Amino acid sequence: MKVSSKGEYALRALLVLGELHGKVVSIQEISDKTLVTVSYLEQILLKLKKLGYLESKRGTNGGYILKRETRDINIGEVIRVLEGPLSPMGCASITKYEPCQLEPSCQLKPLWSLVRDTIAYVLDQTTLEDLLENRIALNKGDDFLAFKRTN
Amino acid sequence: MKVSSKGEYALRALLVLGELHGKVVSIQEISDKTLVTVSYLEQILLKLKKLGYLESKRGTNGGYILKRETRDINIGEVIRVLEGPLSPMGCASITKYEPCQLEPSCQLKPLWSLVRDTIAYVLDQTTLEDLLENRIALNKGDDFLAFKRTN
DNA sequence: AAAATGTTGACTAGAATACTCGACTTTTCA
DNA sequence: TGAAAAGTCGAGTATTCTAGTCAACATTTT
Ligand code: FES
Ligand code: FES
Repeated sequence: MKVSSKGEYALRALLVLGELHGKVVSIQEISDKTLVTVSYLEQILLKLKKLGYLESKRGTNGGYILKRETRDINIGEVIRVLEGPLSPMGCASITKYEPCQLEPSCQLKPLWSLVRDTIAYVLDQTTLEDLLENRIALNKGDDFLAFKRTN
Repeated sequence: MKVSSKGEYALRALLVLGELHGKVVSIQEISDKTLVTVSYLEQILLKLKKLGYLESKRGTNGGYILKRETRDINIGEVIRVLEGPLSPMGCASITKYEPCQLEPSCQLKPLWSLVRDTIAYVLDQTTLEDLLENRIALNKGDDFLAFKRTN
């Protein structure tokens, strides 16, 4: 159930860029602050740019800059685009459903669906702004969290 | 965020054995019902035996039999032993914590912890009996689920 | 004794992950 | 105007993980 390095590093980079919102930050500087190598970041940042999260500026004093508002960057979305569906099992995925042999009578699927829903609930509800302000879902409801299944 | 085939297959096998609780079931029969190859099941069932979930009987008419009560088999536990911690990140794992470079000032850790907690809450609360009776956490509270952080 | 099972350990093919690297393009600024 | 400082792009690679296989062996039943 691990999250991959790409997703993790993308979030680290977004945090750096969010903190310096409005400023152009070079890959090198992001690398220093995230402890991710420059060459790996190249890949990740370029992808984030193509997905519309960042803008870039070339040449001397160039770098990346956050394009959207931090409150409009959804963590679930970022993780999904960088490493695929949140569901622990293809058959329970909403964004990328894949059939399963035993599906008609499967007694596990409801569990996977529930797991998917809970993860999606947490991540889709969290924005970059929330992370920057150390305001995660947990604290929103006073160490108490409730949710409804949305489908 | 996928769950591996080993965890999945182990649960399939436990469901078969739970359904036939008290009966000795051969690997072959489990294979037929789970669509997992006999040789792969060998590995998995043996592990489940060593972990105390199953007993085995050798020779003709031998096979596996569920040792514990279905209500005492915890799904979170099964997944953890078969494929490691539930946490999406080592630094947020309670069962197998691993330090993280950026940890002191990390703004992601609270998120990973929350994700871990929600997954753990769902899985640790579900038993084999729940699965057999199609009674997953979701239904326990009328499509509404609430939880507290336990640590 | 033969047949039907579980037991054990080693082994392997393939996929995925986590990167690296070199050549190129654009921009700045001395 | 040219060198240096960036980002861009496409490929390549090393390592790890996954998902399984398999053969030889041990035990039990009939
Ligand atoms: S696990 Fe996919 S349908 Fe059962
Ligand atoms: S992700 Fe582990 S401490 Fe930040």
